[in-house]
Parts: sequence; C-alpha cells; structure tokens
Amino acid sequence: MTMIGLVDCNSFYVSCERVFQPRFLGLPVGVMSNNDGCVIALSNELKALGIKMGTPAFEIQHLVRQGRIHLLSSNYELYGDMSARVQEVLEEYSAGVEPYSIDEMFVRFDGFAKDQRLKHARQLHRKVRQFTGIPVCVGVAPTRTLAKLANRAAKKIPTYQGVCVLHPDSRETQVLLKKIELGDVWGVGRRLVERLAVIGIKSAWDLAQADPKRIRRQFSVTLERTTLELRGIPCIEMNDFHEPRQRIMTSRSFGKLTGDMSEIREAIRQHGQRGAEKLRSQNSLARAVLVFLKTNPFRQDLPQYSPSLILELPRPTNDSRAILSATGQALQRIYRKGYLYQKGGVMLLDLIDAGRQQLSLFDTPQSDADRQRSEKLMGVMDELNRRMGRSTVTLGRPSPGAAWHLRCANRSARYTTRWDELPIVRV
DNA sequence: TGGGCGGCT
DNA sequence: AGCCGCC
Repeated sequence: MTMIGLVDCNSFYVSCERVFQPRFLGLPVGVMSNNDGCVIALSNELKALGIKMGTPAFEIQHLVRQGRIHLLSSNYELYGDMSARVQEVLEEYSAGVEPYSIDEMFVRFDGFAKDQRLKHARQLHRKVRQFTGIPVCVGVAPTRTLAKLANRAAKKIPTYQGVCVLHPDSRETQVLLKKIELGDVWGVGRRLVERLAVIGIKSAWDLAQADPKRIRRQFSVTLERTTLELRGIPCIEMNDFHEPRQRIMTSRSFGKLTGDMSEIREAIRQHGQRGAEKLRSQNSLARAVLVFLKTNPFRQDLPQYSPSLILELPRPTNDSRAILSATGQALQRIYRKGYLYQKGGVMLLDLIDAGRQQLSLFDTPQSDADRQRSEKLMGVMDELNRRMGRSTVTLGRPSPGAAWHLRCANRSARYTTRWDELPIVRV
C-alpha cells in the first residue's frame, strides 16, 4: 500500500523571519513579494485582521505607519537556506523526500504498519520544529491529492494539532471530503469551481463521486487524475526537481513606470544574462528567445500595450552574447514610444540538452572552434560570479540607480548565508 | 497590485 | 498561443 506524507511549513517566510527575530512572535507580520508589491506570506495574527494573501502593500501602508502591523521585504536567500534545512531533517528521519516547493515537501510513508503512521508523522512534525525552528503541518494519505487535503485539515482543524493521517478507504477521509471546499482541492482553481458547480459538483466529495471518464470528456485529463486521486488511486507523479526546466523566464517589474528605451534596454539585457546563466547551470541550449513588455493594466487612464516577440536563434546556444544579441533585436522591434511600461522580461524557449546537441549540417570547423571559445568564456564568467557574488562580471555597462532596480526597503539580514550578516547573540 | 514554472486545448 | 493551475 502506497502512502505519502506532505510536510508544509506554516506561514513559511514569516516563520523564517521569526526564527531570527523572535520579537515578531505573536505579532501581525507579513512578507511582501519582490519589489515590495503585495503580501505573499501572513502570520495568523495578520490573517486575523482580515488581510488576505495577495493584498497590495500600498493598501495597508497606513497600518504599517501606525505601527499596527509589520511588513518585511522578502529575503529569498534566507528562505532558500531554511528550506534546505527542513529538507535535511526530513531526509534524516524518513525514507525519501521530494521537494515540491520552497515550503512543501512530499515524504515517503510506505512500509509503516497502520498503527505506526501517526507516530511517525508526529515525529517529523516535532523534529523539524526542534532542529530548524520552523513550525510545520503534516498530512499523510494514499495519494498526493489526499495528502494535500490531510495537510489542509491538519492546518485548519485544531483537534489534529498539526498532524493528520488518512488511512486508505477510511471513514475519516469521507468526512473530510464532505467538509472541505472544492476550491481547496489541489488542482481545482477558481475557474474550475465555477464550471463544476454548473453540473452540480460542489464539494470535494461530489468530485470524488463523479465519473472520471465524464470529467475527462468535459474538462481535462488533469482533473480526471484529481478525481481518481480523491478516491485513493495514485496517478499523479512528481516532476523530478532534477529534471531541467523546459523554458526559463526572467522578468521583473521596473521600479516605476518608464518609457525610457535606454532604461528598458538595460533591464532586458539584465534578464537576458540572468536567463543565460540559468540555462548554463542546467546544461541546456535555447533555440529561441521571447521578449515581452507590459504597460500597467491597472492604469486604465493610460494607453495599454503589451507586445511580445519570439526570435529563433541562428543556432541553439547558451552563450550570453548570442542571447543578448537576439533579445536586443526583439526589443528593438516591439518597443514603441509613447507608452509607460511597467514590466519586461525574457523567456528562453525550446530548450535542449547541451550534451545531446546534434551537429548541424552547416557546422564547420570554424564554428566548432567558436563554440569552444564560447564555452570557455561563459565558464569563466559563471565561475567568477559564483565565487565573487552575482553580477561581478556582466556584459555591457553597469548602470547604478536605474529605474528597474529592486525595491526591498525592509529586508532582514541573510543570517545563514553571509558571514558579515550573522546574527549577534548576547548571553 | 510578484515571479516563475508545468500542462492542456 | 492562450488559459489555467500551483506556490
């Protein structure tokens, strides 16, 4: 019998901050997205004030000024490191871990006798807290979808105290399916909830009772799988985290609205280089690039323009110079004067494995030599940036103070990954 | 008023 | 290419 656990960190980003700044314990605290745009992690105290995930930060700035709530800029270096620590603890106490996101990990639960599952789940719950300081909830069930559901119950229903085990075909599973809202089921979003309501499916239980073939016909294979998983039949595999990405996107809001071509060009160059680095780190080549710009859709008083353009590369490459050359051309062609742009970015598409690149018919010894030089140059750049910090070596001129620099006014120290930012303890 | 990925139609 | 899903 397959059994799978899902360990989900509570208010993960907020919890990371609290580990190093205990004064935030018990207070309404939120962590904002990149660019301090909106709230993406909330402490329970902040949720209790009625503030929701995704609330724009500017809407609640008055509460910050009054000192009634605290908003922190996000500190991904810290969260990434804390996530690795959680994973290490789970690996130590379990038979296998599949990271799913920065704050969620699936854990193998096969091979435990029925009466041992709860004990083991409680042990994971306790050990992660003990060794990392991060509070987590644990859900265990025969499928990933049910494990997510169990986790949700563990988080929301106090009697579970953070740990919920659903044994195969149990009464408890039925009760929960009837209690949990459809939109809380993994894979069922807002739109599907609306469409399912039309045919009378309103709860997770209803979906579990539906005919999978009909679901497949009227909706999709993904939803059919969800339906089967709700019945305890495993059919969703994890994307292996080690599989290379199929496409790579780097984009960011400019710090302010801008129509200035030179500022935008700099930002796009930055994204192109960052994308090329990601490409090389997963040992892939791109066959095409996409560049996009976007005006601010919330400013209906301003003219709207959201162009994008795909350019094929002359040959598959991960050379920053070739990629920048393509992104530059694409930008040139989509940029229009007279608009204020909010955001821009680069996607690298049609990725292939660098090791399995077929030699093109048109390859000559000359281009082979070029490729070797390219690999050498890119390798040196990546190595310098790795050792000395990101953006030590870049192509093109740096432009300090440009509009597109990240806003992160209230970021905490990178306590666990920078020697000069170690926390200080007084005893 | 985020950023970045996958999958299906 | 566009939509939807997830976190």
